[in-house]
Amino acid sequence: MAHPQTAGDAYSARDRILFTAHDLFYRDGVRATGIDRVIAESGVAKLTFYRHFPSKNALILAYLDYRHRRWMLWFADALSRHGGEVSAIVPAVGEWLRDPAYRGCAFINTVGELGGSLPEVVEIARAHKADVTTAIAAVLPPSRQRAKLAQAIALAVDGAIVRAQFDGTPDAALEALKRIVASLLKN
Amino acid sequence: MAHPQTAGDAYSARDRILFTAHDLFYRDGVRATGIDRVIAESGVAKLTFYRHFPSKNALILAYLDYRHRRWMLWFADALSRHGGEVSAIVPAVGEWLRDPAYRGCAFINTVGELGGSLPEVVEIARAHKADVTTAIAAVLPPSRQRAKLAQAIALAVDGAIVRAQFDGTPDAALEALKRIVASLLKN
DNA sequence: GATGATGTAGACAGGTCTGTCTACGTCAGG
DNA sequence: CCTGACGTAGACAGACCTGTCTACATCATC
Repeated sequence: MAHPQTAGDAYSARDRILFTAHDLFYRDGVRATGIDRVIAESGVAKLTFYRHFPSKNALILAYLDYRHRRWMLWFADALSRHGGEVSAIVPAVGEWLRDPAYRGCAFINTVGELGGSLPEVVEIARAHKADVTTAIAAVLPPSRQRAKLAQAIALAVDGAIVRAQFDGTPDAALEALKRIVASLLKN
Repeated sequence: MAHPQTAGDAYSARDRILFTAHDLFYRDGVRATGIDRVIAESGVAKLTFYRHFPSKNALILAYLDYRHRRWMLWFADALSRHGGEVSAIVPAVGEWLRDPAYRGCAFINTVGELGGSLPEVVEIARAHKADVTTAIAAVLPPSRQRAKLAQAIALAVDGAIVRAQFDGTPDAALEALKRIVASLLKN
C-alpha cells in the first residue's frame, strides 16, 4: 500500500500532485484538505496544479481512481501471497487493517463526506465495491452460490473495515469476520 | 425515526437548534453544514445559539448524543414490533434502510469526516456501536457464544448499512445480511 | 534560434466559515 | 416596578478556501 518506487525521485508534476493528494485526502479527509495544502506539499506551483486538474473535484475523482487501482493491485497480491484460496481473505484483510496508516475505506469515507454533493463519487465507490466482490469471488470454490457468497463475504469485510476504524485495534473485527466467513462456508 | 411530536410546536430554542442540526448534519454532513445554516433554519438568533452551544464542535457532539438516544429507542421499538427475537433483526434493519431519509450511519459518516480532528467523536461512535451490539445480544437465545455471536451480527449490520448507502436500493444488502445471520445461527 | 509546452512564485478576488459584538425587545418573579 | 434571564437582528473581524492572473524560467523540437 505504498506509492510506486519512492526511490525513483523523477515523477511528473501530475504524479507528485496525485500522490500527495492521496496521502492527505486519505489521512485527513477530502473536505478538510485544502488545495493550497496539496500544492505546498507536492512542491508544485498553483498554476501547474490547475493545468493538470481543472478543479478540486476533478482531483478528488482522480484520487479515487488512483486509490482504486492501487488498492485492487495490493489486494490481489495479498490474496495470492496468502495462498489464493478462501482462507486467504481474512489474513489479507488483516494485513490492511493493521497498517499504521489505516484510516478506513477511502470510498466509504468519501461517500460519507460528499456523496450527496458529488454523485460521481457514489458511482466510483459502487464500482469499487463491485470489483472487490469480484476479487473475492475469484478465490471461492466454484459453486452455484459463488456470487451470492462473495456478496455476503464482501459485506462482512465492509463491516470489519468500519469496526476496525472505530476500535483502536483490528482484533475484534478480524475475529468476527473470521467467524462469519467460516460459518458461511459450512452452509 | 422522527423528532418527538412535531405538532407540539412549543420547543425551547435549544431543542429547535438540536433538531435542525440533526436533520442538516445527517443529510448533508457535519462539515458541509455551516453554523449560519443551522441558525437560519432553526429560526434562532446567533447569540442564542452561542449561549446554548459554545462552539460548533459542541453542537456536533450534542447531535451525536441526541442521535444515539433517538436511534436506540427506535431500534428497541422496531425489534420488539418484529417479534423481539433473532428473526426481528433483519426486518428491523430493513425498515431503517428503506427510510427515504436514509443516508447511512450518522456515526460512521461523522467518524469518516472528522475522526482525526475530533477524537471525542470516535469515542461516542464506539460507545454507540457497543450499545447496538448489546441490543442485538438481547434478542439472541442464551448461550455461551451469545456475546461473540452478537459481535458478528453487529459487524454484518454495519456492512449492510454501508452497502445500502452505496446502492440505490437496500435489497442486496438485506439479502446478504439475512444469509449471514441465518448461517451464523446454524453453527 | 524561435516557439510552445511545461514549469515556478506568488498576488489577488470573491466567497464562506466560525465566533464576537452591539443594540434592542420581552417577560416572569421578587 | 425593576431586574435578570432569555430572546431577536444583524454587523463585523479574521481566517481559510477555490480559482484566476501576471511575470518569469527552462528546455525539447522544428
